[in-house]
Amino acid sequence: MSFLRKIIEGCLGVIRIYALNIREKIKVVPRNHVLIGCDFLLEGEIMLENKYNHLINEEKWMKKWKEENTYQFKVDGRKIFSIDTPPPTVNGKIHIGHIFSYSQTEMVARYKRLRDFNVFYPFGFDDNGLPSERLVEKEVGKKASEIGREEFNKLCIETTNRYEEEFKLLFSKMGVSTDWDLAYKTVSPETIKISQSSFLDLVSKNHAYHKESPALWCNECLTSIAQAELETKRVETTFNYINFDADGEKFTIATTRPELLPAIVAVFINPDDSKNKHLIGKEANIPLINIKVPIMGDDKVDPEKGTGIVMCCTFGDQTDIEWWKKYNLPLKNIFSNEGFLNSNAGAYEGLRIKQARKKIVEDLQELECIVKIEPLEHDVQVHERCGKEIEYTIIKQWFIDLINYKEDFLKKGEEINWYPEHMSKRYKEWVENVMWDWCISRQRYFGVPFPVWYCQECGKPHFARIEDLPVNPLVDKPSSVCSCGSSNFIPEKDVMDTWATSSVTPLINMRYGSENNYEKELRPMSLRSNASEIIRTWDFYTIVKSFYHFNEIPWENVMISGFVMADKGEKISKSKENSKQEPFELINNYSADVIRYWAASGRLGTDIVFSEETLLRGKKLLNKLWNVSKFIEMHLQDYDKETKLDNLEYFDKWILAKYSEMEKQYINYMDEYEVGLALNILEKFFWNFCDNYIEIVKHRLYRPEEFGAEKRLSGQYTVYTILFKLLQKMSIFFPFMTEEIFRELYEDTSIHNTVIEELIVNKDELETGDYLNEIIGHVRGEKSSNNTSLKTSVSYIEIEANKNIINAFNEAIMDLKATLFINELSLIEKESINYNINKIELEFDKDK
RNA sequence: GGAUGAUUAGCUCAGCGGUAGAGCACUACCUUGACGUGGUAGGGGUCAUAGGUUCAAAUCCUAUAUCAUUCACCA
Repeated sequence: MSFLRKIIEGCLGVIRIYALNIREKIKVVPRNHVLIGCDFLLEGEIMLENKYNHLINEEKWMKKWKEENTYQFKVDGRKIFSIDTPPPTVNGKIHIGHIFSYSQTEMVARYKRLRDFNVFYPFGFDDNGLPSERLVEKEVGKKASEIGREEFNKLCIETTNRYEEEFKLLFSKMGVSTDWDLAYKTVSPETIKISQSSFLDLVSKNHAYHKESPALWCNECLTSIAQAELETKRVETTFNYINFDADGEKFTIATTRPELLPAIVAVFINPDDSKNKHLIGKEANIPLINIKVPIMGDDKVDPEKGTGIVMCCTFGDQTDIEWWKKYNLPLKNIFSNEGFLNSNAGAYEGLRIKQARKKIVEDLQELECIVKIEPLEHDVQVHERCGKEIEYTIIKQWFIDLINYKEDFLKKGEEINWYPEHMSKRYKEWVENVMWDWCISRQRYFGVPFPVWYCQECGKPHFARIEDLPVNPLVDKPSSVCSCGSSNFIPEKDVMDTWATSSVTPLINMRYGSENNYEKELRPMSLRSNASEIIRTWDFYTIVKSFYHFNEIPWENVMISGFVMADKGEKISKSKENSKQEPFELINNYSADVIRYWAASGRLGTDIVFSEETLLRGKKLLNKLWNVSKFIEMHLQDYDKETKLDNLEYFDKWILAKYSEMEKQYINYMDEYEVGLALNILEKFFWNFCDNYIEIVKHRLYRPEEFGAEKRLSGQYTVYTILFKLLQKMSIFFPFMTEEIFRELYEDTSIHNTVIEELIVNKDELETGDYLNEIIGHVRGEKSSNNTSLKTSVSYIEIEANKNIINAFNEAIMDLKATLFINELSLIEKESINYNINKIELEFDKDK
C-alpha cells in the first residue's frame, strides 16, 4: 500500500485512472474502461493503453493522416526527393508480393521526409492494356471480339475501377504515405494525352515508324507483341527426321515443326560442312507439297546440330526472318492470324497448327518419308500473358527504333546508380541482346489509341495536332486535310502496347505538356523502384523514352527489390495463384506494422520467403516497444524537459553514445536503400536499450530518495531523448504505433513530419560501458547457473580490472550495485588485463 | 549453353579479411514495482566441396556441385 501511495504522489495530477486490484497490483487503464474489483479510482490524464489495439489505432491514424494531409506534396523551396513507383497492373487478386515490394520503397519515402526532403511520392494504377483485357475476358468468359469494342472497353473500366479500390484500400491500410492527390491512372484522358504526345514527339524525331514487317504474334490474344513480353516454357514435343531429295540424292532434315513444310522457301547448309556442302546450289524437292526450293549456304547453320541441314520457312523462328531479309527470299505465310493454316497451305487449309502437325506427319509416314521420330523436351517462347506459343506474322504496325541507339541506352544505364549494383548487369545484358525494334501496335481495344488517321487517297499517315489531344481516331476527325488535299481518312484501329504508356510515368508525374507542370522539379526524378523482372520492360522502355524526349536519364537511382517466394524456390505470382496468405487477413491478424516488419526484412534485391516466424518476431518487438514506452511515460510524468542538467550519469552517457553510433549506421544503410539492414541494427540497439540500459536506470527512476533527484533527472532526460529518437527512426517501419506513442508522450503533431537532428555525444564511455555490461552479464550468468533469481543479493564480489574500467566502475557504482544487488565489493587494479571476476558470493534466498 | 545471384546452427537469415552471430525451435532456471507476447543462461555449425592468395579466409581468387532468376537455343 505504501509504494502505491508513492507512485500516486509522484504522478499526481496527470493520472487519469489508477486502479488497485485485489492482488495489490497497479494498473494504468484507459478512459471508459469498466473496472471490476477496484478499490478506488483517480481522475487525471489519459495514458497509453495497457494493451495496444492495432485494429482501432491503425484505422484511427489512417483517417487522421488523411484529414491532416500529413503526406501532402507542395513545392516549398526545400530539396525534392521524387519517387517513380510502379503503378500496379490491375489484373487480378492482390497478394502478399505486392505488399513486399511496395513497402520498402515506402520506407525510403518516409526516411527521406525525416531527412527534411520534400518528398514527391505518387501512386498510380496501370489499368490499360492487355492485362486488364485478359482479366475481363476471364471474368466474363467471353473474348473481347465477341463482346464488341465499345461494350468491352466499358467493362474494362468498370472492372479495373473495382480492383483499384481494393488496391487503394490495401495500401492505405498498410500505411503507404503517398499523396493520393498525385495519383494517376493510365486510362485517364490526361495520361492518354501524355502517351499520345510522347508518341508524336517520337514520330517527329523519326524514332517511331510505321512499317509492314515481321512481328511476334500471339494467336490466343490476337495481337502482335514485343520481345519483352516473351517467356520461355518447357514443353514436350517430337523431333521428326524427314527425308527430302535433291536431284535424286536423299538427305534428311530434323524438325520439331513439320507443319511448316508448306512454308519452306529455302534449305540451308553450312558451307564448311564437308558432309553436306556438295548439295549447295542444287534444288530440294519438298515431299507432300511437291515444290522445289533452292539449297543455299550460310554459316549460321551448325553442322553438328540435328542433321546439319535446316529448312527455312515463313516464319518458323528468328533465323528464318534473318535469312528472309538477307537473301531476299519469297514470303509464304501459311498461318492465319487466328492460328489456322490458310490457302497457302494447300490441302491443309483450315486446320489448326497442332492438327496440321499431326496430319502432315501421318501423310509423310504414308509416303515413307519419315526416318524416325524422337521425343524431345525443349524450351519454347510463349506469350507471358497467356502462355501460348508465339508465331510470327507480317502486318503494318508502329515500331520504335531500338536497334540504332543501343549504345546510347547502355550509356544512359551506366549513368544511373543501381541498387544493388549488380542489377545494372541485367539491364546491360538485356539491351545488348535486343534484336527487334519495339513493336507498339496492339490489335486490341482497351488501350491508348494512336492519334493517327491514314489518307484514303495517298495512304500517308495523318497525325493529330498536339493541342487536339487526347484524340480517339475512331470517333474524332482530323482537324485538317491531308497534304495531298484529300479529306477522306481511315482511322487507326490499333491501340498502344501497355508499356508504351507505362514508360511515360516520369512524364505523367511531371504533368508533361501542361501549364502547371513539375518539369523543373522532377527532371530527372530521384528514385525508381521495382522488382528485377521488369528491368527489361519498364526500366528499359522508360530509359528509351527519356533519352528520345530529353536526352537524359529518367531517374538518378534505381532500387530493385526481390520476390516473395511461396515455398522454397517458388515465386509467388498472380498467374500461379500460389499465395496462401490473404493480405487483408494478415493485416487484421498481425497489424500493418508487423507486416511491414516482415516486408522490411531481407536485403535489397534478394528474394524472401513468407515467414510466420518473422511476423512473430515483429510482433514481439512491437509489444516491447509499447511496454517500454508505457514504462518511460510513467517516469516522465514529472519531467520538465527545460530543466537544466549539469552532468549526466555514466550509463546515460554510454547509452547515448551507443545510440549515436547506431544512428550513423542507420543513416548509411538507408542512404543505400538497405531498408532491412537499417532495421536490423535499429532492432539490435533497441533490445540492448531495453534489456540492459532500462534494467540499470529503472532503480534510479524508481528511488530518487536513495539516489538523489539529480540522478533521476539524468535518467529521465536520457529515456526521454532516446525514446523520441528511437520512435523517429522506427517510424519509417512502424508508422502507426510510433505515431500513437509520439503523440501521447511528446507532441500532438505527426512524428512523420519531424526531422532527424544529430545528437552530440561524448564517446568516452563507449568502450568501458560495454565491458561493464559484460560484467553485469557474468554476474547474471552466475545467478542463472545457480538457479536463483536475479534479485538475489551478491554478498561479496571481487573484480580485477585495468584503470579505465576501474574508473568507469567507480563512476557508475551506484547503478551497478543496484542493478546487481551487490552488498560488498572489492576492486583491484591490474593493468595487463581488461577485467576478471575473481570471486562472487551469492546470498541465497532467505525463503529457501 | 551464356549471364547474374545464392549455398553459414533443425528453420528463417545477418556477418563479407582478424577469436563463428541473431531470432524462432529445443533445454534448464527466474513469477524482478513496463512487458510471461517477459527475463537469465545452456546445448547445437569443418560457414556446399576442392585448390590458391595471405601472418591470418565464412569473408578475396579459381574450379566443381546444387538451387534460383534471366537470356539464348526451337534445324
